[in-house]
Formats: sequence, structure tokens, C-alpha cells
Amino acid sequence: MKARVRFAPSPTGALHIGGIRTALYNFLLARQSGGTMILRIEDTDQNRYVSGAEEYIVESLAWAGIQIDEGVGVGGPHAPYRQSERKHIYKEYIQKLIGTGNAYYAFDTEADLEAMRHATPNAQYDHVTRMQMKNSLSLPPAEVSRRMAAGEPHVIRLLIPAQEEIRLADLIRGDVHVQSALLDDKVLMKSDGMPTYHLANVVDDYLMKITHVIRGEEWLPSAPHHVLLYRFFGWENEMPQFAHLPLLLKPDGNGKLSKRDADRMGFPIFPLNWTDPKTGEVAKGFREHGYLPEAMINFLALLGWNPGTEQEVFSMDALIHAFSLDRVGKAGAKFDIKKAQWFNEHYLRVKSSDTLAAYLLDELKNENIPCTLERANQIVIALKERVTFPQEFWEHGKFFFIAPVVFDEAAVAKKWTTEAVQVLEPYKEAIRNISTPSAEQAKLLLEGIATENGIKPGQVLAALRISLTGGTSGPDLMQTIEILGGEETSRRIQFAIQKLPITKK
RNA sequence: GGUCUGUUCGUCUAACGGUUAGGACACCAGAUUUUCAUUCUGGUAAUAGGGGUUCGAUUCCCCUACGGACUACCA
Repeated sequence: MKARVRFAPSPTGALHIGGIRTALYNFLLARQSGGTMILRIEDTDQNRYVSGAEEYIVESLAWAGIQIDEGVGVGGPHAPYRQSERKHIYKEYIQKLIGTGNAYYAFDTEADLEAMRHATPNAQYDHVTRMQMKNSLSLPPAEVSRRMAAGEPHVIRLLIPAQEEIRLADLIRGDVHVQSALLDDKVLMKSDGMPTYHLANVVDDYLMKITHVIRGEEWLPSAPHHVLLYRFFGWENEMPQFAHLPLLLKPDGNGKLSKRDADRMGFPIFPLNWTDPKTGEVAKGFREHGYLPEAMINFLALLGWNPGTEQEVFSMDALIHAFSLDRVGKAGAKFDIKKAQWFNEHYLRVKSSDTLAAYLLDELKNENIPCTLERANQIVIALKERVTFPQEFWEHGKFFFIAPVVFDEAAVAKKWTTEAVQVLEPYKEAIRNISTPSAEQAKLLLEGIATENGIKPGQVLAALRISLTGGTSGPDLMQTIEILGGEETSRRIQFAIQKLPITKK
């Protein structure tokens, strides 16, 4: 069966990483069934609207490789896909509910509601309290008409049936039963004429012929209201299947993953950089942090879902193939960025060196350092196994372009020996004459000179590395010399010999 | 507080009611390596607790504990 699914975020800020996962699961189901992925923007709250958020959502999904078949940005047979532009539709449908007596007008002020909530413990707008409130159920019809005619502000509420069990078959959680007496008369239409989530969502899902509602677990408590709405509209047979996804939890302790945690622990929580329009503060995205979209997707897919096999690495296509809603877990998943990094390393290593070289070349451009593709390739190959993020090619490879001027003191104290310098002196002279030594040549030359002096090559290597890179770690030394070239190698040794005192005999 | 919901190594998770409870990340150790890293090999490490049902419970039921979500004219 071809699934028609939707991702329906609110443009209230940057799209959270959990939102990407929700979108991903929707997308996977759509693709796998040859169905349709819809993007609908739920902008019914004008107070929380943040400009730029919608563009951000679209861009984030595109970067993640989650393609939209229908909806905002691409159009489709059920346009418009922005709820603020569908106001008239909700107006029409809410009237049906008024007509069937499943919804009613309420005139209560904020103070009225406040008073009701504080009157008794656990009070809510429901069968217990509604007749004490100011609404078209409790007020005489004449007064209701009078208030309506006077244009008094009002909302429209859902009339929850007195006593019955509402059953919800959730694809992930199984049967969930709720007593209607415990449900509140949710507002469906706000006093500004905008629908609430509950109304707009159900109406749109129906009109857009959605087959599966895959959304976060935070919606589970209001799902019974939605079931009731389908029934009151007479759409029970067209009601989509529900799948409420477990939440993404913070890495340490408990609770929902928040931006605060991410900031505290130094990892991103938004797919792309996001500039808060109010504060101007920039939150770094996964992309800017150096995560590859395929790594992020792979990581996210496995946060809550597993294939039932021992396979861990999945391309988007492989995910589309393997995904199934019934292998989505019920428990919340803690967000462990280490695993995401591991995936990033993995995907970085399977990339072509030309692709990796492009990352380095980009950084070099920013630094105004010229470099050929060929040389960038060499560097990137030497560094490939030691980076987690693309920008590290520059960070770890800086010394290829900028000769060290300061040296690791501890290393110098230990390794900058008489013997080493004894070999480095003639080595720098010899290597200077070979403009492009191969790693093999560089090695043979060093071994030759060391042996002539009766010194083991191993006693020189650390010192050589110090002179070339300033430190003690890095890619293969001979490879480094090959990339540096004979002249530059010689110059660096020369500089180090001049600058560094021998502290150890 | 109320409602809903969840609980297997530190983390993500696997296990028709019968397994030495498996894998991956992380961690530790060994090997390889001219350094660091990589790679390879090995290792530590879990069924929240208590009752049932059963010949046998990680698995089914109940209770307890501990989480989480929701409890707005926000989504």
C-alpha cells in the first residue's frame, strides 16, 4: 500500500534534530511503499511565528536528503500546504461540528479559566466543570445569540462524550485505551479565528488523504481527541494509522534533549546554523560542525529503530529498503554524540580523496593559501585515518603549509639529542638537493646517513618530526617529507637546529 | 497531583517462553606501526525490585520503584 505521510512542523524556530528523525521515518515509509512525502507547515499560532523558520526547515530537509514530493515549496493537488492559508477550510469544517452538536461556543475569559483551574484540584474544562462555565451549553440560547451578535470573543470547544472508552491502535505502542471522562474539552478554534493544532491537523490529514501519522510521543495524550474528531466528522474509515515515536533524551541524566544540553556538552542540535532573530545568537548546526548528512541520517535512523540484523551502516537507500515501523522501539533514546562521530569518521573514510581534498582546498581558500589539487590530495590521503570532521584536514595539516616556529618543549627536552642533530645536519644538506623526494628515498637517505654515523635511525625520527612539524604526532614522517619536498624539509631542519638547544646528551 | 507511557551492558540495541543474554559505540588490554592515529585481536560490562503463571521466564500477568510526555485560545 502506498503510504501518504506528512511531516508537519511549526515554523517557531530552528528545526530540532528530533524533528529530522521524525521527518526521516516518514520519508522512509513513503519511499519504501512508493508513496508520497508531504511537507505541511503548521503555522496556526501567529504569536510564535518566527520568520525564516520555514526556509530553514526546507533547507534542512534538503541537506539531510529528505525529499519532499508534495507540499510547501513544491506544491501539489491539496495546496495550499501552509495552514495559515487554509483558514477558510477549518471554518467550514468546524461548523459541521457545531451542527452535529459535537462542538460548542465558549466565552470564558482568561480569568474565568484561571478561577476554574484553581477551584478544585485537577480541574479542567470537562464534563465536571463545563456547566459552570460561560458557554453555549450552560448559557440560555438567547444569551448565546446576544453575545454572538455583539461580537464577543469566543472559542469553539470539542464536546467530549460523557462516558466511554476511546481506543487508539498505535503502530508502535499497541492498543491505548482512555476513558473519555478524563479528557478535556479542547479548544478547536481560537478567538482569533485560527484553528488549534487538533482541528487543523485532523482536517488536513483527512483532506490530504494521509495514511500514516508518524509523530513524536508528545502527541500521544491528545491522540484520543483526534480519534474523536475523526469520528465526529464521520471519517472513521479514512482515519490514518498512528505511530507515536519515542523521544530523544539528553545524554546524561534524564529528560528530553534540549538545546541547553547540546550547548553544555558541545554538540549541535540543529541541522544547520541557526541565527536567533531576536538575540542574533548563532547556534552551530550539524553541517557547520562538520557532520556529513549521511552520517547524521545513519545515526538518527538507529536512534529508536533497528533492522533486526547486525548491520549498522546504512545508506539512505538501504534504510528505505530495511525500514519498518514495527521495529521502532518504545523507549526514549539518549543522544550519544560519540556514535554520531564514529559514523562521521566512517563516511569520511569512504569518500574519494578528490572530495576530501575539496574540503581542504576550501579551508585553504579562507586562509589565502594556494595549493594544487594534487597536493591537497596527498595531504588528505595522509590525514584521512585521523580526522573526524573535514575541517580537521586543515587543523591537522596546517604544518604542511606553515613551518613551525615554536616546538613542543617536553618533546624537545627528551628527543632533541646530540645524536639526532649529528644525523640531521648532513641529512638536511643531502635532502636539499632532491627537490621531490619520494617517501622511500627520504627513508633510505636517512637510514644511510644514520648508519654512517653509527646511530640507529630510530634515535633520529622523533627529532626529525619535531623539526618538521613542531610536535610529536602526525602522519607518516617519510610521507610528510615527500609532501613537504626536499628544500622545505631542509629549511625546517636548519631552523630547528639553529633554534633548539641540546638539553640531553 | 492527575492521565498516558516507558524500563536489557555507561550509550544505541538484539534475543517464536528454552541462548554461555548477541552486536555496535565508548572504555580497557595486547599486537602491528619510526610518533600519534588507523587497523587487528581480546576483555570488562546488562535483563530495576518483588510476587505470580509455567517443567522453564529478558520475554506473559500483577504490584512497587524509578524515568518520560502531557496536563494552554503552543505545537
